[in-house]
Order: sequence, then C-alpha cells, then structure tokens
Amino acid sequence: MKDNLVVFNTLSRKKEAFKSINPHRVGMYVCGPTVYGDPHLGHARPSITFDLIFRYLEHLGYKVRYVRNVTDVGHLENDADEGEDKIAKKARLEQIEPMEVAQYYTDSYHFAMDKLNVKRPSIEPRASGHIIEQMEIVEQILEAGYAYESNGSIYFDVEKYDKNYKYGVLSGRVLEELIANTRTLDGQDEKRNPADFALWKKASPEHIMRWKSPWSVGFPGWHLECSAMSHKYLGDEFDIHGGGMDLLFPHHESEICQSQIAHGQNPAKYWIHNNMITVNGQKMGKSLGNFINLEEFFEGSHKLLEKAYSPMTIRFFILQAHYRSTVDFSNEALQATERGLSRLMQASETLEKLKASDKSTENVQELKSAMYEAMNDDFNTPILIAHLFEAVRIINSVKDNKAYLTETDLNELKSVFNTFVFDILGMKKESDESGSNQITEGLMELILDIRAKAKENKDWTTSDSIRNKLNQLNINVKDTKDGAEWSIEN
RNA sequence: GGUCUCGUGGCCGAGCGGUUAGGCAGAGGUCUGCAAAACCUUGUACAGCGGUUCGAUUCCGCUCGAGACCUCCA
Repeated sequence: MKDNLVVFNTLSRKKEAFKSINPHRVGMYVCGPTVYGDPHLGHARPSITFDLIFRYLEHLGYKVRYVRNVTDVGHLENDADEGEDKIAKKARLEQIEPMEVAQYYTDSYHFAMDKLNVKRPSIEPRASGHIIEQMEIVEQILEAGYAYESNGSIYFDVEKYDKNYKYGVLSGRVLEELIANTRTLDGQDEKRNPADFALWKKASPEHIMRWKSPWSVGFPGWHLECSAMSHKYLGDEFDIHGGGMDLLFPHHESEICQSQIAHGQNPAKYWIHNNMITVNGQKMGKSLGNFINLEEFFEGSHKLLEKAYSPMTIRFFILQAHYRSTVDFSNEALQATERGLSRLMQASETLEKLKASDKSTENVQELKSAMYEAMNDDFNTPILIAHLFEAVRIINSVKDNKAYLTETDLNELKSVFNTFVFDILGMKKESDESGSNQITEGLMELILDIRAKAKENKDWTTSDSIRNKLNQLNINVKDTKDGAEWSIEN
C-alpha cells in the first residue's frame, strides 16, 4: 500500500508517486496560524487536511515529523504601513503585552483544534523563538549577494534571482508580468524592484515587537520564519510542504527563493495546497459579514447559522469534499452531513454487535482495497467515504439477516471500518460527552422493561406515551426484534 | 487589468472518452400494533455554442457565469 500513494504536487501541477526521501521517515512542514484572532473556519481546512495526511502517512508506516509553526511575530499589515505588525496593533488596542495576545490566541486555536480532533504536530515552533535562525538566513543571503540593505531594512533581490534561477516555479508567475502589474504602493521606494520582498524590516518607533540585528532594530520579513524553522527541524530538503492555496504566492514562492540561496535548493519535494472555504457561495471575509468563528459553529451563535454544528460535523463536512476543491458551507449542506454522519456512527456501534455466520455474502477484501485505492489517489476522502457508506449498508444488512459474514470477514470489516473512520479520518464519537452512566443505564432498563410489559398487554397508550416522553428528552427508542434500543440524540 | 481554477440531478459532492459514485432530501415498497430505524426499488445531471471522435459530462476552442491569487488573510 505504501508504494501506491500518489499526491498532487503543486510544483509540477501533476499527480506524482510519493517516494519519501528517507524510506521510512517523512518530514512535513505546514504553515500554521497567525495567532492574532479567534480560530475560524478558515483555520479548520488546512488543519484537518494535513491532519488527515499526517494520520494516513503514519498509518502507512512512516515515522512522520510534522512541523507546524505558530506565527506570533506578526506579518506586515502591508507594504504601505509604517512597519507596525498585526500583533503589536492588536496589543495596543487591548492594552496588553503582545505575547499575551499571542498566547491567548494560541491557546484558543489549540482548544478548537482539540475539539476537531486534530492531532498536535510533532513540533510547533514559534517564530518569536527563532529570530536568531532567521537572522542567520538574512546573513547568508546577503553574503551570497542576493539581498541588499536599504535604510536599515534588507530586501531580497528578485531580479537577480530570476537571472540565475527561475523565479515563479511554484506559482507560475513571470517576473516581467509581475512587475508590470504591480500597483504603486507607498513605502516601496526602499526597494529596487517592486517584486522584491523584505527579509528584515527596520522597526518604526511605535513598533513594539523588535529585535536587535546588525542592520537595525527591527523584525524579520514575513516569509522568513518558515524557511528558518523548516530548515532547523527538517533539514535542507524535506518531503512535504503544505498550506492553503492563498499562501502559494507570494509566501511559498518567496520561501523557495530564500531556501535556494541559503540552503542550495527548493526545500520541499512535494508542495501540497488545500483549497479555500466559502460560505453560501461567497468567500469568507471579515468585511462580508460571513466570517464565522469555530466556537460560533459549535454553539450556533452566528446569525447565519440555523443551529449549532458539532465539531465532528464540521470535520466530516470538510472531509466529504476533496482537499483541492473549494468547499461551500450552508445550513442545508451541513444538516445533510449531520444526518449522514449519524448513520455512519450508528453503524459503527451496530458493527460491534454483529454475529458471524458460516458464509459470507459480501466481499470485504474488495471493499478494503477500494478504500486504500481512494486514499492512495491523492487522499480522495469523498471516495473513501462513499465506500464507508457501502460498509454501512453491509453492516445494517447483516444486522437484519439480509447479508452474512464469516468470523474472519466480520473481524476484517471491524478492523477496516474502525481504522478508516477513527484512525485515518479522525472521527470520534461525540455522544459520550452527554452520554450515559450507570444510573441512566439502570433507569433506562427499568423504563423500557415497564414499556415492554405494557406492549405485551397491548397497552399501546402506555407504551407510546413512554416513548413520546422519552423522545421529548431527546432519547430515541427503537423497537427491534431483540427488544427496544435507546440512544441519546445530540 | 494580469495569472489561474471551477461551472455536475432539489441541496452537497466525486468521477470518467462508451458501464451505478456517495450523502441528504423526494417517491414507491418490505418490516412493524403504530412509529422510528433499517433494507429494496426509483431520478433520462453534467452552464451554453461549436469542433475532434464510431461515441464527450469527460479532449479542444469560444461565450456566459462563479471564485482564487496578484494586497493582511487559511
């Protein structure tokens, strides 16, 4: 299975066979959050996408070092501002320390990711903890002659780079076109060329986050941290560099330039980019009023939401689309997902109770191969999920004695189903939180016992009344051949 | 304006040069005291117009529409 994985590499714009640099290990770097605001839907997509990839690579037997940074230095707001970075801006607004803001939002990011069952990366380095490493790269690039100083700031010389290396290998941009289309912005007079980007910025007096450097008291340029930290923890060349498509240009393109000069090569063998999220067909943006925090989803507190959607609903919804497609959030679509997910989860419980037969009517091996085939084809989770629903059909049919599985097949199905649903897709059961304890179990047994007696006496009034009242408490009662079953609805 | 992506049945969302994606919703049926659940059956979908082809939703061109990046953003 390990040999069949194919991934779409943005660098070649093609699907390529995945061959790790080291046969047993994979190094993966993913651009993490800028911690200056509440975690929102936009954070969920890359986290879940690369969590899936992380989980699947581990499942295939790779030892994965997954590095995802925390940007706590803050990027430049834009080239036009006076060098104030985002985190400093927010800090003054709220009258607290910049690091306090970064810590607060780092924590809330982690909290939301935990709810979404996103595994923590192997290393989560902070930009502010790697200023020295970033300054080293600036020095290397200066020494190599691909950067110049201008008024205390250091800029990368893109034009020179383009002459000796090819600029735009990742994004497909052509330098001349880029220059021709650059808008005239303030504060660009320091640059020789509008396409040049900052490696080090001199801090203006009001800029709070600042470090001493040979060039000025200032802060690192906004592409540098990823080059520095990926190199420190993963080396000159590692397997996967990931992030959202919006980072493709100029962020990742600039990273390639920096690494090429400082470390002699494009840092990553495979560049993987997840697509974006839209809400009701529109890009999610703060100005559009459709910017929804994850907490608002979980609580249903945003005005666009008809109800609360659980973390697992969000996760499953994202996984039902391929990571390279945009995914559109709407109440209707989320509620459809919610029902489908509930069927899947019910089936996982049914599966544990199934009884084996001496013959099989279903081909479990074929289903298993189909699931691996889907995942090996550039992590095609929608296809995988389609096959999981095929498994659901089998599970329910076996329960109804309309299909049969041998002991071996049943065990295989359990193993395959649980592996893909829980280990690889990273779903988890949510009902446990609101769930049962011994007292409830006992009470329910008692109540359903009384109802069973009423049913025996054909006292439908009593039995229906018990069921209706339980329904009102969100307890669902189903009569089956083996007696009544109950479950708590979310 | 430049670069690029996409346009699939009521909704979401895969895929492919000729054969059922899947989920949700709808219709019919089986089961059931009823209900729920489950299972079975059911949908002549591939933006429009041309072209290539024995055959295109799938390839090419154009048109229309949507979106992304180019500017902080995942």
